[in-house]
Amino acid sequence: MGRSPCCEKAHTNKGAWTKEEDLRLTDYIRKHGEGCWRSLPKAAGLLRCGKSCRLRWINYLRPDLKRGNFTDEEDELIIKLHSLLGNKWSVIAGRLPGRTDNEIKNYWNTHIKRKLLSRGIDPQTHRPINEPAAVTDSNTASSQRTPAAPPQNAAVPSTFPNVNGFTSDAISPKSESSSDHGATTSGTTTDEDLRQNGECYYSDNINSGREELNLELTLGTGSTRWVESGRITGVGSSAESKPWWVH
DNA sequence: AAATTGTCCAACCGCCTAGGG
DNA sequence: TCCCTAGGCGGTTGGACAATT
Repeated sequence: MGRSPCCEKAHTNKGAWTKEEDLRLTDYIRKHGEGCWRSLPKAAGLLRCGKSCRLRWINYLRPDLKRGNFTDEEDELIIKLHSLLGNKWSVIAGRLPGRTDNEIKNYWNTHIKRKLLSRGIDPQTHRPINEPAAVTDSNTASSQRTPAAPPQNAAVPSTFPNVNGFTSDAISPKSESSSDHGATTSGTTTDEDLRQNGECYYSDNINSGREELNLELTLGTGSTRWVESGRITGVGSSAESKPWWVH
C-alpha cells in the first residue's frame, strides 16, 4: 500500500538548489512567513516538494543560522547532550542556537565520533572503549544508559534509560521557546531539567554545558564559512564574503 | 598529470506522530 | 474510533572536492 507521495514527484525538481530557487523561497517566506509547506512551492513558483522547501529553509536559508565552524565549546556541549539524549539531533540542536539538527548530525558523524574514538571513548556509549561490557553498578539503568538512540522516531519511552535514572521524561521535547527553530523545536528539555538531572559520564556536570548554552551570546565571532552547493566558498568574519542572501 | 581513495555535507527517503474531519 | 494529511525527525545516500598514490 504505502503512503501517497508528499507531492507530485513527476513535476518536481530534485537535487541541489539553484540560486534562483533559493531566492524565490527566501523571498516568499520573508513576505508570507513559514506557513503551509505543501502549498508553498506552488505559491512561490517553485518546482519542489514542500518537504524539500522546508528542509532547504531550515537547514540552509534561515537567517538565524550560525554557519560558522563548530567551536570546541560547542563540541563538548554536543558530546554532553548526546550522552544524555542519544541521537535526538533535533533536541540537541534546540540547545545550540543557530545550529540545525542536520548540521549537528553531520558534524557528529564526521568529526565528533572520531574525536571521541581518539580519546578512547565509545561514541555511542560514551564510555571508555576498553571498559568491560558488564557494569556492576546495581543501578542497571546506568549500565544501559547508552541511549544509543532509541528506535528511530519511537516516542522515547519514559523508561528509556539514561544517566543516573535520568529518564526521558525530563528531556522530552519542549513545546515553547526557540520556536523559530522550526522542526527542531519541539524539545521540552529545559535548562533546569538538564541542570537538575543531567549528570553524565563526563566529569563536569551539565551546568557547565548550561553556560555553554549561551555560547551564541558570549563567544560570537568565530570564523564563518559560506557554503554554496555544498562546498565552502569562503571563510571570514561575518561581515565579509557575505552570501547573497545575507542582508 | 591522472587515477584512486577519503572526506564532507546537502538533500532525499521512509517512517512516525499529531491533529482535524 | 478510524482515516487522512501535513509536518517533523533520523538514517542514508550522492556527488563534489581534497588528499594521496
